Amino acid sequence: MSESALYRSVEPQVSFPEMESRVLEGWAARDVFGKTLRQREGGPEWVFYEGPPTANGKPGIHHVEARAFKDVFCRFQTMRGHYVHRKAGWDCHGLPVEIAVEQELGITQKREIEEKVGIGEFTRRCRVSVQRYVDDWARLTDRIGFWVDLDDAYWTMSSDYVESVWWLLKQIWDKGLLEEDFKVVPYCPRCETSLSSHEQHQPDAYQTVVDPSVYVRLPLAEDPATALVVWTTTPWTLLANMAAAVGVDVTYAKVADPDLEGRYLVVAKDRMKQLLGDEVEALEEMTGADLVGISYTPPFGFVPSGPRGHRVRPGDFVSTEEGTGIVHLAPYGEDDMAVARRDDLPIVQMIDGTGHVVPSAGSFGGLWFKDADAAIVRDLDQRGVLLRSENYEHAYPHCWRCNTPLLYFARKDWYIRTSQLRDQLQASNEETNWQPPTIKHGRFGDWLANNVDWSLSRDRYWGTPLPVWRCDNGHTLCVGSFSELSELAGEDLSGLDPHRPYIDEVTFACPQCSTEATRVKSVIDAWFDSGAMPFAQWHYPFEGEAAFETRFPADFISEAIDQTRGWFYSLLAIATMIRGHNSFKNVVCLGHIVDEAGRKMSKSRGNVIDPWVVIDQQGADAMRWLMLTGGTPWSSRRVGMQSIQEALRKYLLTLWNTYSFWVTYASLEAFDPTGMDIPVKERPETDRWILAELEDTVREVTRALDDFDATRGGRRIERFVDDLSNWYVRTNRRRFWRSTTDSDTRAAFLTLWECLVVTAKLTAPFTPFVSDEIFTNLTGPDGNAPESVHLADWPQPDEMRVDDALVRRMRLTRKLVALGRSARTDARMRVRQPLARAVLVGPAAELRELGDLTGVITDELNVKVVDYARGMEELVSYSVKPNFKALGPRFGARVKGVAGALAATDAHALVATLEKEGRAFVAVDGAEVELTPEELDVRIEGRPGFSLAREGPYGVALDLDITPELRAEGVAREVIRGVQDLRKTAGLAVEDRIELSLSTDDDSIAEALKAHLEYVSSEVLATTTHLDEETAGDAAATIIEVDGGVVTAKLQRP
RNA sequence: GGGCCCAUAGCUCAGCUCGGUUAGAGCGCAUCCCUGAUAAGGAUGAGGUCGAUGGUUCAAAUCCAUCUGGGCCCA
Repeated sequence: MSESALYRSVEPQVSFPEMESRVLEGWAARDVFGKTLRQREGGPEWVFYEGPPTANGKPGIHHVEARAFKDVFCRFQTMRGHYVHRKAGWDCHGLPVEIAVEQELGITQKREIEEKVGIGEFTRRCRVSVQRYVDDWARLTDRIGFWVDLDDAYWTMSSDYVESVWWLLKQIWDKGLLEEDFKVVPYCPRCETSLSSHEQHQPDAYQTVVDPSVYVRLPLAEDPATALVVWTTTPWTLLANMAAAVGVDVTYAKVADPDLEGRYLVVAKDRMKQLLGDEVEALEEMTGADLVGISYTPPFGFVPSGPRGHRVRPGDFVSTEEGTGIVHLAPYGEDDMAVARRDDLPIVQMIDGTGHVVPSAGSFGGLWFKDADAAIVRDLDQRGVLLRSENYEHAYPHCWRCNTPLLYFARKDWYIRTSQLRDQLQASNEETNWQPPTIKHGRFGDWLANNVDWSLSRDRYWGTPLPVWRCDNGHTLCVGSFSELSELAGEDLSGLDPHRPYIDEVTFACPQCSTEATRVKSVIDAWFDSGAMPFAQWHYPFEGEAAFETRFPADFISEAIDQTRGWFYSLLAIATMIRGHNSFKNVVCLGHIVDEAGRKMSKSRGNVIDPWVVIDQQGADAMRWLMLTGGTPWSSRRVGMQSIQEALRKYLLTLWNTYSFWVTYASLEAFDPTGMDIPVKERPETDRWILAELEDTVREVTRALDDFDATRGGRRIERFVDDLSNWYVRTNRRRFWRSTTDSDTRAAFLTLWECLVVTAKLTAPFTPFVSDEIFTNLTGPDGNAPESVHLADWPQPDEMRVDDALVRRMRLTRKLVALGRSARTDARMRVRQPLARAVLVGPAAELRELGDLTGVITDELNVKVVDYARGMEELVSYSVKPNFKALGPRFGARVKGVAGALAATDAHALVATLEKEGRAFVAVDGAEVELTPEELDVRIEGRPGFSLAREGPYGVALDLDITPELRAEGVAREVIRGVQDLRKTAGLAVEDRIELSLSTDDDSIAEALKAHLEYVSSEVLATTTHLDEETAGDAAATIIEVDGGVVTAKLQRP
């Protein structure tokens, strides 16, 4: 391939990963990202917030998804002229980081941290671990072309960030919304900390487990022959049984104990048959109110009854939907604790903070709470207390980080009273645009409607310390800044690392009573950190006030759907508490990436796709394109190497090859579009057509991206590229190998050039690498062009180019070509054999409109002329049916009468009238009805004996009569094709000239070749062509089978 | 148990908002064609009771209800 000074040569066999690496280097060397920002400085701001990834592991392919969506809209808005500030961020704190470090240290229990490692060393290692993973993330972020400012990232562990978080907490404290409270909370006995409700609701938290489902007898103290029956799936809670609850209005029944002669059971009447079979009879009935106050013998004697324990209590939460209608109460449930507080029940904790049964529980002491279940069931059975035990499969919550089954514990923790702000939170949600919209009032709206207080404190080490100090007299104080703390402590603490253990050493005299105040040892939920980023990323309010005010709220955020209870919530809650409004206007909520079998990707399943493997094999553009356009973004999607490969082939390669085609011929012709213009209306129709399609594409893609619908936009681009490659280039390629002085050739070059340049701009937000490669090469000769597509402006719509009629006509042309090809296949007539004519059938008005486009049909079908079906009725018969969509509204139920009338009418006559007068008449129910062409569905049928391809009212028939002239031309085309193949296998470039020699034994073939010698020579670029002469030496040779005979072709370079 | 989402060809997915009588692509498969850009492209074929049932309607993949199965979220 010859080199040209104008363009870099383009190999059709491209390695996208290598190309991308080159583009990346160029971006870095020339600071293209920085230039895109500086170029838009002072322009209208479009605000993006980066949701900080947790730096506790290497990024997976699902992280690429979110980053692709974030990037596409930011790039789009930048090209539209907005200044889109993009500050990267890293979520540094929290249990996930601690767990990674615990694993690194080989620690399995929390207490080992303090005993063996020390808090200082532990948090130091957390910091190092974060830094290491952030490096991994930064590397991937850069490689996939997600443009965020990694050099100016916010880190939630930085002192500035922590100070802003303190300030926010102080605001919340001042509003009286930050309080300590005693609540039942999910608690992880391995991590030895409680979990917030949104942590508990992380993916994977609920796992299906099989637990014992036990029915237990609680014999009445006064009447041991009769027992209450309670049901539980957590036998270990029976150790701490406090009381039993009944519904006061529920009807209970006393029934015979099926296992023990002369004994009785009490259960809800509604549950009786379910539990004991249809045969069971109620011997006695009573209401729950009748039972209240009765004493029973508890399943175990570890909890002293006292005056109030182990009695029947009323509870409005009791239902007869499951269980026995009598609920066993233990200090492990919200409802249970409410009753305990109300009725002053004996609370004895039988499980310790590590999840083990306390030593006072006899033989159960020291057992892991889950392991105690089996021993407890055995014990109950031996003592005749167990009525029944089954296995029960249900979803049970597990710690989302370490996978330990959770406990529900009554504990004292710090809360933000978000439940008092429900209305405001909901109002903030109303201001927000959700994509997909169903989440707004669905999943997220429900969550807000059922909002519970935000459990903020964590008994852990690596996190933003809760800035609350307390003195021995119980006075508490929230500190809102380092300077405030310095003042209280009487020393300058501005340089202090605000993390544990250093902050714990800061004490001061209580302002109220002067006794020493020490910090409450908790750290806070890391979700508060990330939700604070609109403020804390600028160190607001200590610094960055202008930046904050300009960039609050965000125009756009995007994360996966699991963030509804995570970051989406913490952002909304904090901003609403501080500013009274949400901090984001639009949110694109993504589904999960699943593997090709539809299973969730997880490390434990080993089905995670490493993004680096994809990048090395197929490149970042292919991965991005699949994420952005394959499937519905908010549904979970199957992704595998196969689907990425397909995205590459279908889109990127098609685009690339069209581009390669242009550059190949533009280089040969030294074509430079700079400053050249041919008014669109002076270009051929086929050019005007593709430009009209381009115009439509620009509009649709712009609209789609404005609507945050990357998928719709991407698919429109893909369709355009397919039209461009497989129709425009296909039908126009001969125009490119004449001379550029010819104005038609110039028009073709200009048209395709413009299509490619605009496509490069449209696809730039989606596939930033290939678009820049194409753009820079195509605009290379133009000294005024932007140095990168990402510095270019988004294409402007151009009203002048819209041409719906032309688009419609081309659609018809393509349909007729498809029908013609179909007719050829039916007739087993290869396309290389020219035919005299094709006969087109269809509504006359439409066919008349085709005009010059019939040239496309003759070329594609390889026929000399096209004819119209006028006077060709012998070829076809018509059937006319109602167009129900048009006639339905007009006639309603009578539409069937019209259909009947049409069926009874002579179709040919009807079509003839329609063609002549533009309307038709039928008799319906005795009345004459006028019908327009739009109201009728005309179809044609082939008559027996004719080869005709048809669809709806359209058809194409071929004249299969092959004259000797046509046959000779067919021979020539066969030979041309054979020689072209030979050129290719001989490794010749498209512009290389050859010497050709052809020989054959068949006289008629020889004659055909003689007649078309000039045609053959010019088509294959032969400077000389010998017939029946041997060429000497090492010429490349092939045998071409032609129409029953054989031609031997040899060629060599002159 | 409750909420949300999904169910269309062997596989991946459009179409459903706003109902219209022949339900479309791609991958894979078979046969053939085309190739002076293309790891391409085209034609034909096999492959669908549009998850099931009921309803609304002249007309339902599309709207409504119920059910089944799957996923997610929550109890």
